[in-house]
Amino acid sequence: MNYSKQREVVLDALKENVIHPTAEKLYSIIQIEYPQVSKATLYRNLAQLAEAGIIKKIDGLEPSSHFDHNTHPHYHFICEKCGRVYDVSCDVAKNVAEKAEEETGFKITSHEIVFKGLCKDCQK
Amino acid sequence: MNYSKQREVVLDALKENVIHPTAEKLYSIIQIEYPQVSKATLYRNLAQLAEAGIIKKIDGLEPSSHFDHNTHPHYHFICEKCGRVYDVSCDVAKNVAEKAEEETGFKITSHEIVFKGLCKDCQK
DNA sequence: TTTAAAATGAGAATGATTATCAAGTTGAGG
DNA sequence: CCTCAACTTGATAATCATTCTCATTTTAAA
Repeated sequence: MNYSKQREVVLDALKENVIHPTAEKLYSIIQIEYPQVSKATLYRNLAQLAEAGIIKKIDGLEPSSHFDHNTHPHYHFICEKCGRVYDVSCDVAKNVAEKAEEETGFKITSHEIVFKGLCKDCQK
Repeated sequence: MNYSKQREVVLDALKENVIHPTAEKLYSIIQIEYPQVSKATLYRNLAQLAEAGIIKKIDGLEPSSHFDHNTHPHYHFICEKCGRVYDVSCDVAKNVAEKAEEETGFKITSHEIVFKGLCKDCQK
């Protein structure tokens, strides 16, 4: 990855805004001081920085939502090779919500765990 | 919620396809037998069914991704009132990935937990 | 029945993100 | 310090998922 002023600006903006901004939010922040930085450059750099492990992209099953007829509480696993979505029993993380409530003092009404990796078929 | 044939079709299609389909996937499945069901109706019904708790929408922080300069492993909490995103220490779910690997036999390379509820400020 | 609320289809509109491409920048090797 | 290929950029078009609009149709309670 070569140096570029724009990438530096993007990374600095993210460092200075610990509020987990969206790309759009970040764009408007950057625009104030560096109006010449284009949206394409911003998205490109966010992707590159995330790819390099310098920043982290927080998301679920984007870009599109998945639907589930099973409303019993359970988690999900997405295979990064075949893209299939599997169910994971909620036994793997007992009392997470309770522990998180304790730790944070927030009122937790729901939570979601998404695992990613290789399913059995794709490990072969 | 009044009865409608289209909603019945959507729900049946979801029941018969335990593969956690996306809305688009579901649309193409439904099109085969019920080509008159429009995309708007599908999306509307998915939202309504999810709202009523009959089905479940699986997603993260949609519709837009958030970015985080902190790459240390940690989870997130989104306040449903103010929309702010907070960090949650990974202590709340020790060894989840290991337990999930054991249970599923899948190779897990990453996972993400998103809690939702009310933050301290918004509980007041 | 009557009728108001709920639901629909078709397509336009939106929002987030990615792709395209010509032009400018970077940096390793000579 | 040149050169040149690889890397980046800005501007904008394109795409993808989803939501909105609105005129028409259906549902169900009185």
